[in-house]
Amino acid sequence: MCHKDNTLVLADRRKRITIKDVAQAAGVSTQTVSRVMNKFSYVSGETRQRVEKVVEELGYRPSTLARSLSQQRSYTLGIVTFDLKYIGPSRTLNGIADKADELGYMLLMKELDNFNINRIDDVIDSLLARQVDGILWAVPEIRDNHAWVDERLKNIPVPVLFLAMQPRDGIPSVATNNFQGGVLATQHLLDCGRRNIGHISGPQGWWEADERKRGWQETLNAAGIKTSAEQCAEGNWSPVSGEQAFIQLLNSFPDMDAVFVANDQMALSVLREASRRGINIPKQLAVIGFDGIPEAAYFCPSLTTISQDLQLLGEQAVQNVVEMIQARQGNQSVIAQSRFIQPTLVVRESTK
Amino acid sequence: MCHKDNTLVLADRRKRITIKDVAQAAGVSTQTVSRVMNKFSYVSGETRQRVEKVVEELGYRPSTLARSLSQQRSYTLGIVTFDLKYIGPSRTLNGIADKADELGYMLLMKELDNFNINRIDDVIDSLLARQVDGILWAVPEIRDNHAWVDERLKNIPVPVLFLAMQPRDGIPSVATNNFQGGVLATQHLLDCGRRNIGHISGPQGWWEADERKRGWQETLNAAGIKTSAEQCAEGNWSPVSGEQAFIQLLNSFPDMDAVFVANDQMALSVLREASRRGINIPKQLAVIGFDGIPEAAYFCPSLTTISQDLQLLGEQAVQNVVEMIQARQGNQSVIAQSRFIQPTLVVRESTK
DNA sequence: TGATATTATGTTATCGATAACATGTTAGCG
DNA sequence: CGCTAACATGTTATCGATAACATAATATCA
Repeated sequence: MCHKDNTLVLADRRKRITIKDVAQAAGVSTQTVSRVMNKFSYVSGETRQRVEKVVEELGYRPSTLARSLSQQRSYTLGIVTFDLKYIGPSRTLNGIADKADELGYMLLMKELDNFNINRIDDVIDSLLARQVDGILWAVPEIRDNHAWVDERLKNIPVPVLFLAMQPRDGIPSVATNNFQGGVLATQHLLDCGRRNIGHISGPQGWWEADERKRGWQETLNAAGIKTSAEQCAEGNWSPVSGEQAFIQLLNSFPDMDAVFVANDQMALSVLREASRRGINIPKQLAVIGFDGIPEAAYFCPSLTTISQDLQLLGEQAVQNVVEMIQARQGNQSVIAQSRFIQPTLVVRESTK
Repeated sequence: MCHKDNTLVLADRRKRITIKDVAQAAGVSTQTVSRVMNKFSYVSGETRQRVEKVVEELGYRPSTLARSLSQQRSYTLGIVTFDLKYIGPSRTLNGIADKADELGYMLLMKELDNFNINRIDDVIDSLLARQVDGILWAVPEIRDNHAWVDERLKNIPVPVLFLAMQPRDGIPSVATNNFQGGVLATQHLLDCGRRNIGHISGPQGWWEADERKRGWQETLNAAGIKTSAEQCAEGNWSPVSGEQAFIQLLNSFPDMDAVFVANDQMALSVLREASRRGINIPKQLAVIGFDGIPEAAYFCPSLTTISQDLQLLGEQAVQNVVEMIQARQGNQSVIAQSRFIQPTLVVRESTK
């Protein structure tokens, strides 16, 4: 008899409770329920209460999926990342997640593991097929792996924002000012009285690595110091590559009295190899890193570094793309902006 | 006149190309287009080709969103993480992302930043509202923050798999065997001939921390060595807390000749503080960490550690939850399993 | 007091796909 | 040759919501 008893309905959890169930139970139309749920338009206090009571009793939760379909809007951001196993991208992701949450968006994540151009289309399509309102492209720029942008971007019907990409006209992006970071690092070493400043770079062709290197080079040149190939060695961000690059540099640039290492992980192995060889840091060799990982303060000696705020980077990215979404919503013209985030110098023992 | 010309249609990228557009252009019903897209059921070769050609020309991509609604299935996994800014969770996430991609699932991510119980319902509801097919709960178990499971879990209509949770009957989970890791670490120190083995633990009440500590304690007891409160200090995983705990331990347990530190980051600051105080490692004090972060090999001295395969953990988690989804799909009964992943000992200089 | 605005609610169409059912054609077989 | 199975395609209902439009009851104002 009490087939429609609420407790029984609740017990049947396999079946989703829809707006229709609520409408029926409250004796109103689905439209009225929708109005109550969205706190919008006219509903009498009495009806509202009745509906709200039923919603509560049945434990009704609207299907965002259905809403997305009918509104052509999902309140979801697509985010394409690269190699989360490194700490950098995941700090950025943290900022993205925080801000997205704050602004009421969810994240649909896709990891890109290689540079296959075909896959880029697939990834974008799979996000669009799920109606994302915007896309964050958090894949580092390496050689021409962003070349597709010129062709493809204009066919993507939602805003796309790029992280850690070289600023381009008409394309919105957010990045740490890596060049500036390279300048800061090198200038600091100069200020410490060093003149023979080497560099261990990230992989050539990787935009961020190239920018850091350029900062090093131009700062030295501006100070009237010539730079040559022997004063720079290339790593691939990993500790082991840093060790190799350092050994190479010791041979090719024996007068070196300071070295700017393109990330903290490689700098760590420089510190270690130096200690092994009895090179005193900072007396004989000053070392500065890049990134500002929390461990750097506990290396021995503690590592001077250029700290980049990746959390903020992620937050800014979300903020910007959401603004673009809203602008588009209101049919306003969207002005593509490229934003730089300034890194900061953190002085510790390795350059004292 | 050529209002329906393909190039024109393509140029109008604001409007989504739907299955209807394709059906009309190919002169078939939408159902036939659906059949072609899903390589299912009977379609004549001629019709198939015609439709495929139109699909290609118009650049049609089916809306996964609409499909999800009609199929009541989204091929999306909800994943709830905690504090991505630490490297651990993000290595797990990497494994999750890889496996999900391999199995054709996308990830809908939600970060949980505090232990607010109310928010747990919100988070789950927001995932369910988007029709996720399963949920991965990658939030560490701290005190009773998983207590909701008993009440709420049975009302969640999709499989939920827990990561790094204490195994419970009837609840599927995947975790590193932290107890076993603690045993491995402590046994290794015993094997090195140490008898006065201290411990720097993670935060009390944090399941993983407690398990590691238990491994330490029980191994010592089994070896006939008594443990007391003075032989253990508590940290909160961070380098700075590790330093404080170490200093405390040096005072409370002056005879200490070895220390098992509950993670590599805290072990790092132990190494540093020891070097500062002129304590020779490993001669006077052997140190072993936990986690196996890549930098550990480059600490000085390089750090012996218990390595856990978080990538694998993530992969296993996805594998399991997808199996549960498929079982449910086929109306098979789902057997909840708890799986442990064994950590391994990596010997380096700090315990030689 | 009648015209208009405001409030309150319902009805129908739509978002973009698939499921279930219906129908017609061809092929194979006894 | 007629019956059935396999093939090929179309029609209608449905997923769960919102948009657009329609309607009716009040309230307000000249």
